[in-house]
Amino acid sequence: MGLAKTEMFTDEQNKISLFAKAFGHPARVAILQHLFKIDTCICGDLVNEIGLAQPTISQHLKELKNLGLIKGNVEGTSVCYCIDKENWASMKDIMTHFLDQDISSNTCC
Amino acid sequence: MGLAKTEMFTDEQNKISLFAKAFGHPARVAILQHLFKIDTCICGDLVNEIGLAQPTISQHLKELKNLGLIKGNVEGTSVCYCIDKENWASMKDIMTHFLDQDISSNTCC
DNA sequence: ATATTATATCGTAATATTGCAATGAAACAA
DNA sequence: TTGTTTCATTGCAATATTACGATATAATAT
Repeated sequence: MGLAKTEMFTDEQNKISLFAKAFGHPARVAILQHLFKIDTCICGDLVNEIGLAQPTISQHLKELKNLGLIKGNVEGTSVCYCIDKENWASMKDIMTHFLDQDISSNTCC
Repeated sequence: MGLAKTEMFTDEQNKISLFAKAFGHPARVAILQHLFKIDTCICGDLVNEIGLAQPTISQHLKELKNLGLIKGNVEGTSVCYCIDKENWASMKDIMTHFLDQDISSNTCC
């Protein structure tokens, strides 16, 4: 199949998995880390920074943009990409809530 | 392709993406949440709880186990799965460090 | 106008993921 | 022994993801 049956899960579970999927490729992790580091950024930068071809980077950027984690402003011939801080913060809330689940008493293993 | 070029990324970036990929499916998110909730668990429980076939659940459990996030003890004919607390904690550190990156001054967008 | 630069999109090949029926294996029950 | 229960594994079909060459687009420079 290759198709997740999203309808049988909660909105929260689907949201978590969508964000997680975005972080599920090291190139996208690297892109986000770089955007955090330099705060102002153009795509060409990323093609040099990360060792992937331009169309590949563009594709990864598109996924992050569709999720709302980054936004891009056209500046002349280049595009200025940066973190969408509001959306990043709300994503962080959701993910942190998931990661912080309480590890209660161990009745088993 | 469908194959990530992991050799061009840092260990940290690859680790983050591997954990994220594990959370990149709502069924695995649901499995983990359920394991947190009831603390003691057998696989059959999960097949009822989540609406997927037994082999599918078993496969998801295997992935989580390979990553070290859960562990399973055989108990008679059933298997008791639970969160591996130590590994969960160290995964949480890595992910939190990534999510908590500082959003410094906005010089751009 | 023409060239250049920067990025996006299209098309496609290679590989990965998801889901499940069928089957296997292991512990227990009768 | 012969089921029965519980979970794992195999095999496979459907779909998704990744990567990139080729090409398009859009702004600017000459």
